[in-house]
Amino acid sequence: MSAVNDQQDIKREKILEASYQRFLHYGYSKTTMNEIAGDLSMSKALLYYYFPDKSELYMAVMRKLASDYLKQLEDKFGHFTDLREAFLFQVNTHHEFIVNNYNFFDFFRLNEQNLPDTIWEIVGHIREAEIKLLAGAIQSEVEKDNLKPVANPIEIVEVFLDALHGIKVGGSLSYKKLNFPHKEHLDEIHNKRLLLIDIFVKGLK
Amino acid sequence: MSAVNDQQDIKREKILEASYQRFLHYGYSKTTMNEIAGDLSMSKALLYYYFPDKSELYMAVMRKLASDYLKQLEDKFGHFTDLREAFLFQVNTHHEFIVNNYNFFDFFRLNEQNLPDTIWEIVGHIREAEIKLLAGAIQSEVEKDNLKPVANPIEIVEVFLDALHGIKVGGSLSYKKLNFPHKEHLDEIHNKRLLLIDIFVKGLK
DNA sequence: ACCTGACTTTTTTAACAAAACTATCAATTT
DNA sequence: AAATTGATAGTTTTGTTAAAAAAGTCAGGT
Repeated sequence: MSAVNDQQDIKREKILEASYQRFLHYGYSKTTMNEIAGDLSMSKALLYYYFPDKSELYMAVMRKLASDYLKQLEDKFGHFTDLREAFLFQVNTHHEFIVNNYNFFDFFRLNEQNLPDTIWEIVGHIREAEIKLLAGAIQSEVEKDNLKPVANPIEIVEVFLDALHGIKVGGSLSYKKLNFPHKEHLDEIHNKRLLLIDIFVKGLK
Repeated sequence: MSAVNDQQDIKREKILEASYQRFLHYGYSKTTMNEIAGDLSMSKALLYYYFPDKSELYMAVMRKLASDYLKQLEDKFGHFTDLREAFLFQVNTHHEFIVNNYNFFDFFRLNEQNLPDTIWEIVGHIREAEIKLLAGAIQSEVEKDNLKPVANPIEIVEVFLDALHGIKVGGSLSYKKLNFPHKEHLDEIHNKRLLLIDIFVKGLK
């Protein structure tokens, strides 16, 4: 890796950081490329030198967020004393992630119907990683004889994640039936998820 | 009840039935009052003689659907041998209801942001009734000593319903397709729900 | 290779008229 | 008096267009 490319990577990082702040604060559609460029005291054209378009820039930021989020999970997984602890950490970390970046995700709310495929690749990637970690946790518990043997850990984790998702989108809260919950509901969602964990983990024993 | 009012009620029923067919086939916004009137060979003005406005007409139809649906549930509840059976019946009946009337609910998707309060009263009423029935089933099992005593059956049922919803809308398959799953996925969804019921019921024991 | 000002193209917004539809009502029939 | 309608008033949706704003491009400078 040459010094030139190091410099390039540093600049890319700066752009990602500035973009993240704008997206987080104002949302996708109320952030202009000119504003991002202005924050960095560079020309808009330079942004297009580093990123092909606005949407790719947004998704690059999102990939970074996803990567940080997954690293947070991966660092901790493998060191849990029981399954409940693992599930709890997943739910809490996820909750924190959503709360901290809530406004960033207004991109989802605006385009709701047809989002670019790349977005779903990222979401899918996160989900796959989560499934792997949680299924691993189950497997590990089975091997420690804390859990009865289970036919298909992945299927169970999928049901668990879907259930968590359902607590986000369905039910009494999202009467304003959007794909994404309102901020005031996040804590209530979190509490329900904790209850689900208790029942679910006990049901697996 | 006089003969005149009987006649009136019959006509109201006819209007509800014709409206239901239109709403089911074309959705709310693509159904005009003229078309409904035309189907019944009556003038549009007469519709307004029987119902105050289009939205009230729609909601009258919806109330009827909700009532039929709940009766279906209530007839069966109280006669289950165990909790699993009750949960299963709820799942199957609800699914059937949604699938059969899928197009009718276009109204929800179109107005998404701000639906009339009356709609949410109806939806809330359905949900409350479901919660009551399922919570009752739990309570009944507790009293039969098939289930350990439980702090808040209602909260548990809410989580259960949300989880079911999540298995329908979320997850690996229809992350893109926001609202309803494809037919190919119905079996997978059903299997996941069975799995959830098993884990959930066991977790409550 | 990195960067910009000026430029072109696309998208959003606002204004407004035409069309479609909801809703009302005086008049008419039963 | 209750049921019904044609005509019409009022409102929402749709289509059109022009201006503004923002995305995206490029020739040329460092």
